[in-house]
Amino acid sequence: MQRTRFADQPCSLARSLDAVGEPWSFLILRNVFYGIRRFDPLRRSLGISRKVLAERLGTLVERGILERREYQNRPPRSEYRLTPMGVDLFPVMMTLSRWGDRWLAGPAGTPLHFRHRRCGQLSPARVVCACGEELGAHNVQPVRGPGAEVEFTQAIESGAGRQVFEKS
Amino acid sequence: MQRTRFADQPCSLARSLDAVGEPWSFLILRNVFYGIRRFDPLRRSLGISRKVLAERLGTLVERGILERREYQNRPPRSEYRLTPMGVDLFPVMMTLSRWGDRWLAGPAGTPLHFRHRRCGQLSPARVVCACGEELGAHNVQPVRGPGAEVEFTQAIESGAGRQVFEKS
DNA sequence: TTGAGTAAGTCTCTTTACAAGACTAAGCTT
DNA sequence: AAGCTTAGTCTTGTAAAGAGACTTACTCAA
Repeated sequence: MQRTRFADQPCSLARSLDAVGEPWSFLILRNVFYGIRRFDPLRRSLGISRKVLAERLGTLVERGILERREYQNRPPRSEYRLTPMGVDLFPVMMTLSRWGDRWLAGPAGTPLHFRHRRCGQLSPARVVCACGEELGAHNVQPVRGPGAEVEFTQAIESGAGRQVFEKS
Repeated sequence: MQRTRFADQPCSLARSLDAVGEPWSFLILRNVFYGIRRFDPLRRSLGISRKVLAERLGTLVERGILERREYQNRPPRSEYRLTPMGVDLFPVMMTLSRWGDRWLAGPAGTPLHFRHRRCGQLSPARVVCACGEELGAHNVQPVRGPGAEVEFTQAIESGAGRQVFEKS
């Protein structure tokens, strides 16, 4: 049997994982963010097999996250660039990276900071509400939206769901 | 050969992916966040095979993201709760979910909102700097931190890296 | 006290996906 | 013409996912 598709679930997290959750996808995107946009430099910098890199680049293009551009045609050579959809993944990568900084960095410390160009701070990215307050599991509640499906959310809303986000 | 380990890379994104990037891990954590904490309810709500669920719960416990607690001992029954490390993943899940809302929701709209309890807003989580400004690929620059390894960051800093975060 | 039910797994089998590396194609360089 | 570079495709062996049967240990109803 093939790997379960998450894309059909009425849950944006599941759909996102289906789009970029395969092994390597995030690391490929990381390197494209860092300016490595061509097949061989990507392969060398990642240590990924040619086959898997070709597959991943293909599906990321197919899904509209990367765009393939020919930068010369004799011989045909192409590079991969982020679409707006791909660029919009950067904040996600910053928060995931920030989590790793906090919990997995070890004694050597953070390998890589992100500097905000305008203010110059090496501040950790924070996830906040429009009101400015930091958001976390303790002060957030899931609410059914227009695209919800009843069967899916009822597990959350009934029974076990009553204890949603209760402090553990 | 087994799947490539990302945990040894001097990159918090790679390490994070190694910790929670396997298929199902995020969806299991999502349901635990929603209050579904026991084996069978998790299995039913996810449609995951028993084998894979047992494996994932085991590694998430091993890595300190979930904690297994016996809530009775005759017969022994246990549930899985988030550790502080696990709770801290929630902002990551919100931003990834938010990306899916924006790019993958389709005409039906957002399946699930998150409401900030204090101010009541259904605001999308924003990723911001300490100075309050929103962070994205366009206004952020990677900077080597104390835990960096030269070989790893030189690809970023030289050659291709000169065009880091250039608008595509 | 037998039989059904439940919770939490373990085990087996089949299919799929990943890793490594050989091979290919098209043009460029010396 | 031989060798190099870029961008792949193809082949082969291993590891992991999916489906579902089986196990263990206890509860409850008849």
